[in-house]
Amino acid sequence: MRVSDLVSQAILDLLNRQNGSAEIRRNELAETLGCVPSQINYVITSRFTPEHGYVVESRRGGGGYIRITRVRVDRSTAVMHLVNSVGDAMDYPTARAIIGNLKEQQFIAPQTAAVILAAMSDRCYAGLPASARDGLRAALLKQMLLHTL
Amino acid sequence: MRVSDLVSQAILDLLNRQNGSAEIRRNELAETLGCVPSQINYVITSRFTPEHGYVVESRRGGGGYIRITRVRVDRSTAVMHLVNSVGDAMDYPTARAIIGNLKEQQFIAPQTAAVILAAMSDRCYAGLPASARDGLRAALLKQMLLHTL
DNA sequence: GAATTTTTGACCTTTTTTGACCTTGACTTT
DNA sequence: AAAGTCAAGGTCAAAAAAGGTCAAAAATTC
Repeated sequence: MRVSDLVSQAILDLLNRQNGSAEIRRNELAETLGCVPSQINYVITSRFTPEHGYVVESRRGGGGYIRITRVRVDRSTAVMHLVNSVGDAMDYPTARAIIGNLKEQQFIAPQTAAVILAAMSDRCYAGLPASARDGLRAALLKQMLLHTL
Repeated sequence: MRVSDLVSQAILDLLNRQNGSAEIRRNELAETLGCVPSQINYVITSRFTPEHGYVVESRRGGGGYIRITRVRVDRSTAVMHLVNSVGDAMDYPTARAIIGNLKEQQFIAPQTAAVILAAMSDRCYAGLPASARDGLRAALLKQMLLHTL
């Protein structure tokens, strides 16, 4: 079994045992699994992505941690579907449509919708080449949508 | 639990018990919490800043003290003030402090806070040079905050 | 055998903890 | 009043404690 599978399995175990949320110490986990710490990052960035339905938060420094949360699939199905369909580029009109839809269906609060839409505005990307904007918009939208779950 | 969390908790307790204002003796508090005195300063400068919504006053010498006061202003004033104080660069820790405070004071809903915070995350700016990130973060934060009004 | 995925390790950034040394203010003594 | 003493709090930098990044090497997959 590959190291990455071990790591992945360990995280999945934790998630299952603690109904969908796991907080790990990177170095500690790496130690118990006998791998280098950065392997943990690799596994997280390759298998616990927004597309896979996970939210990852972390802090450095003393007492630091990495928290991985699996988003539950109930109302979330709609959101997850959207997140998966976003891809790696997103233009403003499409974003507006998506957000409007979510609000329409009351999956996100009006304030949330307004805030997300604000982040999609070209106003935020002044100075950036058009090419870069759509990529950022996609990343931001996915990240934000997942955090509404 | 980190020492800094203990200190922070102790101060928060005092603030709550005395509706928003606490006066402490640095050495005494350090003594009861079993930490070095300068740890108190660390916690205050890192977590009881203006961004977090606190005013701190102190006096040295015999009978010295440190007084921490939670400031309360109305919502739009607070938001406008913040928007104005955000320059053209914003780092993640500061953004976290600002958003945390807004949520704390119930100026923005938890979902809104989570969404904005998600947009501040470095995870959204993968591949971009560090220099560009802080500028984007500032633009996004301002834009989003304004849209909560 | 080219392309993709995995593994590693060297190096970086952030956050916390601690302690040595500094400054200030109130009170006492000359 | 000036000087001295002691009781606070303040500063700063080093060390420690985490996690993050990136690119080269190795292994797999097609």
